[in-house]
This record gives sequence, C-alpha cells and structure tokens, in this order.
Amino acid sequence: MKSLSTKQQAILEFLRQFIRDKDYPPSIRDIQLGCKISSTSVVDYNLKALERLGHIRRDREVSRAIELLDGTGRRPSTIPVPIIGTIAAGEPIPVPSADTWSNIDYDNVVEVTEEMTGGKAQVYALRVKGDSMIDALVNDGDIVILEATHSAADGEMVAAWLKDTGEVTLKRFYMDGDRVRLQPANATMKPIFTDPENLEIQGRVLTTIGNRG
Amino acid sequence: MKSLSTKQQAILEFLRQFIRDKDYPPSIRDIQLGCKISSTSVVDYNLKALERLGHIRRDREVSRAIELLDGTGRRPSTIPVPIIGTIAAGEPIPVPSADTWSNIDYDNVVEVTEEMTGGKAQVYALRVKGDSMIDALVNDGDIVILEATHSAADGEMVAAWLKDTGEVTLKRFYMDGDRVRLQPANATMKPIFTDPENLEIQGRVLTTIGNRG
DNA sequence: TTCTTACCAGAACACTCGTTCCGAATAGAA
DNA sequence: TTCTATTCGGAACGAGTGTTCTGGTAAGAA
Repeated sequence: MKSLSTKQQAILEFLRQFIRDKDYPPSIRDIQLGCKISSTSVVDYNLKALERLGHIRRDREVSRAIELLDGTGRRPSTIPVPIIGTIAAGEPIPVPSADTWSNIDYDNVVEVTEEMTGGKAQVYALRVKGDSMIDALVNDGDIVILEATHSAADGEMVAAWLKDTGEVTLKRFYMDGDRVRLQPANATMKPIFTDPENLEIQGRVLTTIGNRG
Repeated sequence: MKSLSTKQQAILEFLRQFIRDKDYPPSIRDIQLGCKISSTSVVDYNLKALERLGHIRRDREVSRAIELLDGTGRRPSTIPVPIIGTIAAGEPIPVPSADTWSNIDYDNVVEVTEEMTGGKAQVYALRVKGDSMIDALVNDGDIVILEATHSAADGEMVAAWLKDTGEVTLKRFYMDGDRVRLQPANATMKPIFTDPENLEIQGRVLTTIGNRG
C-alpha cells in the first residue's frame, strides 16, 4: 500500500482534530486554512487520493460530507454515571431507583466512555469508603461502576451482601456445587464460601477507577 | 422548563438519526425534507428554539454546524491516551517520545475524560501485565494512566525504577530525611526505603482503570 | 531531448446553504 | 372584538462550498 505524503497525513490529522473539536467535519476551505494549503484544488486532489486509499469517504456535492473511516472520527460519547452513594464493608449499598437515571444529579456523576460500561443500561457508581475493599483492589476514594442486577454468571465480579455477617463485599462469583465461592481479585487472598441463601447480589462490577493524583 | 413541540422533537430525532447514519450533520434543507417541513425558515425558527432551550449548539453562518448537546451529547471532551506498552515488575516501562503524541496509533488508545488526566499534557497509558502490581491495587490487564515526568512531590504515586533490584514499581513517594520511602497503596503492606540515587522516577500515576467485566 | 506521471496554483463556475424579509394563519388574553 | 405572541409559508439574497478548467513545476523513464 502506498504511503501517505506529509500533506495527506496533515489533512488526516486536521480532520481528526476538527471533528473531535467541533463535532462536524470541516469544509474544503477549512482544511485549506488549517493545513496551510495554497489552493482548494490541492485539497480536493489530496482528498480524492485519501478516498482512493480508503481513509475517508466523501459524499459528492455535499458540503462537509467527509467521513473518517478509521474509527477515530466519532468522538466517543461519554455517559454520565450517577454516583448514588458510598460503598463500605459494614453498610448496605444504596439501591438505584428508576428515578436514578431519569433525573440525574449532574453534580454527582462520573463521566465514562461507553467502553467502560460495556453499553449496559442501568449503570451507577459508588464511591469506596475506607480500606475494607482492598482485597478487591480498590482503595478509599476510588469509584466502582456497577450494573444494577440481582444475578451473576460464573466469574463475574459482583457487589454482594452477606446476610449473616451484615457486610457488603466485592468479589468474583463462582458456583461451587451447591455453595457459592466468592473469590477476591487479589489472588493471594482467600475466597469465602457461603450458602446461596446467605447471598444477595446487588450489582455487577463493570469497572473500577482509582484516582491516584 | 418549556416542553418541545412535536415538530421540535421530530427535528431532534432526525438529527440523531442523520448523524448516526452519515457521521455529519444535516443541512437545513436536509431537515426540511426529512421532517416534511414546508419551509427552511420554519426549520431555522425551530432550530433557534432548540438552541435557546439548550438542546443543540450551532455555529452561525457555517453549513451543517449543528451539534447535539443532549442524549448522546452534553459530553465533556475525551482525550485519546496512547497505550504505549505494558508494565510489569521485572522490566523497564516504555518511555514515551515526542512522537508518541504527535503520531497517535488509534488502534491502541484508551479514551478518558479530562477529569481523569487532570488536564495534564504528556499523558500516556500502560497495560498492567501480571499480578506483581497488586500492592498498588492494580491487577493483570488493568490500565495505568501516567504523566511523563522525572520528579515527584511528597505523596504522589509514581512509577519508579529501582536500579539495585532492576524492578519497576508503583508506589507513593515520600522523602524521609535523606532517604526515600515508597509506600504501597495497600496500607497493610510494608513500605520500601531506598536511596534517592537508586531511584529513577519514570512517571506520575494519575488514574488507574480496572476492567472487571 | 520528449513523454509521462504526480502534484500544485489560481481562478472561475454553479450549486448549496444559512439567513432574512414579508406576510399570514392561529391561539390566547384583555 | 382587538392586541399580542407564536408558528408557519414562500421567496429571495449573498456568502459558503464543491468542483472543474487551465496552466505550471518537478521528477523520472524512454
């Protein structure tokens, strides 16, 4: 495959930047100015080359109809995930209601990419309080992103409420015969075995975010 | 808040559909046709209303310069952070070059919000390999976001190279007299004391992201 | 040399597109 | 009723914009 000239690379980079910035593609003359190209025909010439090489797609005769084909064009949309409370060992975690997502408190959200939520709905976040979740590799102040659910498949990390001890914990869920094994993310720590009846799954952990600033 | 007329709702829906479909916004006349509106001035009128109500943003005098602000929209800008390699105990971490940010490999990035990078420049990411970083509360496969720097202030978490043992580690940095104390994020684990000469700071940890799907 | 190919400069053309103006219909309040 | 605000139709203006035409430059092959 033919390699791109510096001018073509500059145009591609400018396209990415412009779209990321303004959410709509530039016109030919925007590119001309942005890349310091002397003529619109040169821009057109190079755009045609880029189109032939498969880097962009253009709708003829339509202004600003340039589409990037290498996946970098669309600014990845972020999703506001409401932080509805804290999670700590000794207290039950807050339960999200339908209202949680229809009426988001924008002062208490964490914006994440769809990549982090896996495209799931009913996603909420909790702030970790205290050091008790260290076996799940989350620290005081970290944020845990959860999907609201009451069931889990083997190997998924869940927020679970243990009725007997009155504690909430973040562990990986496994069925072991008729018992449940809760495995800490930290492999050096021991799992918990318990009866399914003793367990109340309150959410599935999608992502953890630790701010170490 | 004033509710939207059916025409305005139709326009919003058409905008979403069009952008999702073509990756660039429609022109006024595209909207006119798509929503079966009789005149461009009516489209303009309703777009102005939508802008006043905060649903869209428009750049005047520029064709197709309509940006959706809600739904998929009021999104804070995300930044592509290049993942330039892996981090493991026994090997030095890759060093970012100037080229790292000027020529981003879009197949190997993680998109994060500015909130997570703290607005810093020269931010890069590493994927954690193995379980050796567990005392920093990051697991195999997690992503660590770093700022390229060679110095650190007390209490900051750094990626440091220990010359004597030939190992890299993620710890909080403290000056303790003329010695350096490296404190694991996991408070139950013991700190390392070492000579400043033995230490090479390779980056400052901004955020950790753990995917527990 | 001559021919070919790739790339560029400038200008012009025709269509696209945002904007605006004038007027009308409609609805609600006074 | 009359007044006012809102919404709409139709048309036109002018700037924005993609395209094309003509010609030029540079490099390489025949």
